[in-house]
Amino acid sequence: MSTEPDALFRALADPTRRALFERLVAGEHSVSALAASFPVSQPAISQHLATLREAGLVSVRKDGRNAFYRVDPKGLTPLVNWVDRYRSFWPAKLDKLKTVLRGMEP
Amino acid sequence: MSTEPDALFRALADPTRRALFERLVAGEHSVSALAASFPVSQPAISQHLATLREAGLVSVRKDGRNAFYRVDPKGLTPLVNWVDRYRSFWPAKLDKLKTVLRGMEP
DNA sequence: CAGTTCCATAAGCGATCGCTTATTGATCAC
DNA sequence: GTGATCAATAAGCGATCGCTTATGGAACTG
Repeated sequence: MSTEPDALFRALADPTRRALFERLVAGEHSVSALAASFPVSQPAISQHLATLREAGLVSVRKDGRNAFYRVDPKGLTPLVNWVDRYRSFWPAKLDKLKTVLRGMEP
Repeated sequence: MSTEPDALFRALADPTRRALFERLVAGEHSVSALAASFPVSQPAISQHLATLREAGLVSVRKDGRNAFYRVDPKGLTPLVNWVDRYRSFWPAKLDKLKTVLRGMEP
């Protein structure tokens, strides 16, 4: 259960990979669709997606010759756990976060 | 106010820098004290601390020939804000976090 | 079937990273 | 003053990174 944030931080350190991740948050996309909307080549996209997948941030669904990537819901939890250890050092955002959490409370 | 997580993610991508940060969470330390407890040279420590400082994660207090580094309380907020945008994708940790937050509530 | 599209992998290139040793400036101890 | 200690910077080296083009396998299209 030891949070393993190393691959996670390395995966998120690249702005293109973060943008890919943010794009996939909106829903699954094929590699070609992603490659069409990013200013890098298709192999670059595939390599970034492989890095994100190895970090546990995304998962793949193969359908015919297409590969659809989506966000893995559990992918960010090691990062959340890591940040959580230093919660006392970001008190400025606590109120906002508490408000948000209270809003989703039954 | 635009969350600027780029330097932050890059700074945290290195395990030695994360270990330095975690060490500084316990309290301020001089460069020589940090260099004594890490298996790298003093210049390497200074370089890592410079990266952490440029990312806003730590601050320096100079006293004579010593330089004492400490965690900057606001340093992690861009990371928290970034993660916060994808809150719906880590529901597994919400309960735990809510419990923690409720515990610090008056 | 041939031709095309989708995706992953390989190979290589320049840039960056993390580290080292060497050095310098500044401060303290004597 | 001299010598020692602290910390930052410079220079350089191997490893890794992000990207490219080239290629190959698999699957749809006609």
